[in-house]
Amino acid sequence: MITDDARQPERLRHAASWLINQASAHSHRLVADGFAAAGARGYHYRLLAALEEYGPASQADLGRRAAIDRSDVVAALNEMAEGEFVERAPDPADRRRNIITLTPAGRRHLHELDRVLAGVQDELLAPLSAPERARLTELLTRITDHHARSRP
Amino acid sequence: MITDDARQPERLRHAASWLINQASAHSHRLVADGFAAAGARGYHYRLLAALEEYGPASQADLGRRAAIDRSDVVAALNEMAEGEFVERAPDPADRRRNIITLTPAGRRHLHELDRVLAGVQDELLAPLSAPERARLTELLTRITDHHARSRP
DNA sequence: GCCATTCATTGGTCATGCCAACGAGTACAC
DNA sequence: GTGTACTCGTTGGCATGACCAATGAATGGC
Repeated sequence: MITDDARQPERLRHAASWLINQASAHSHRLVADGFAAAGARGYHYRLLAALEEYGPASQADLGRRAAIDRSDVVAALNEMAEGEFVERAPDPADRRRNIITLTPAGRRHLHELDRVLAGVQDELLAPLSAPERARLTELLTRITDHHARSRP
Repeated sequence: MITDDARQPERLRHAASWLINQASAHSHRLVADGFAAAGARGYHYRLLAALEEYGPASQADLGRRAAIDRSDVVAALNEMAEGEFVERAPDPADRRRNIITLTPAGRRHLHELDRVLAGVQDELLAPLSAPERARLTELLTRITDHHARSRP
């Protein structure tokens, strides 16, 4: 993000899509930096979180829960299997599937990333009070829910 | 975005950074599709908007106003110069610089993109009332301003 | 006159979100 | 049962956005 001193065009400053993108870019930079320091990236966190909350699952299920394309799940799991954060085992009941399991190391890794994310969150939302944060969360939830429902 | 029926992990559903990213992804998809149909992409719109609001400028200035890296400004201007939306002329007063000017075709193109963006905006914010949209804009503005100021 | 800085440009990198196609496997209809 | 439609993992590709480093030309401050 290169903002410097110059003011942005007015039409951009008031466009919600621009603001959301700007906020997302800030957020993304903070998260990516924090995760990179821990040797991870966004996809890893999402997959680990889905694994801890729902237990072992197939790659396709993981992708659906973490909102990641099947093909990208493969790559992320390869990376995480190298660090022994997850285990891939064939599903005896359905030989198309792999069952992915979180290892203890993976759980520790996830909790580390949880801490990173909490710190980033605080930094990102620094200018907002607690009620304002809640309001923002609520508005954004309405938007994402609306668009998630309206998509196959 | 692959959301389908599956619920996302709770820690994601309540994290502001996740929500912002989700909203940004929706917004980005809508905007990119709309712009692509008009033969443009985000960088083009930002540069055209900066040009119309502030008049002819050097590429470096454009980059600062549109928050785009200098090197990416080059590529985007190349693409737009092909469509004759902008003109590159050397600055006689400073021979390092190019002066970029919006052509009439560029202005028409910009206004077309304005209409596209307005439509997308409406779709994106569909679930929110007018006061809610204003509130969201205000909160996001506070966040982006905060982080823009805190960066060199 | 020198030195730091700015400018446009080239040429990379990375993450994210997609899509298409493949072979293997499964499920359902008939 | 057989065939058709679907699912799964995987490979490989693409576009966008946001960066970074380095280079040569030009400028400006000192």
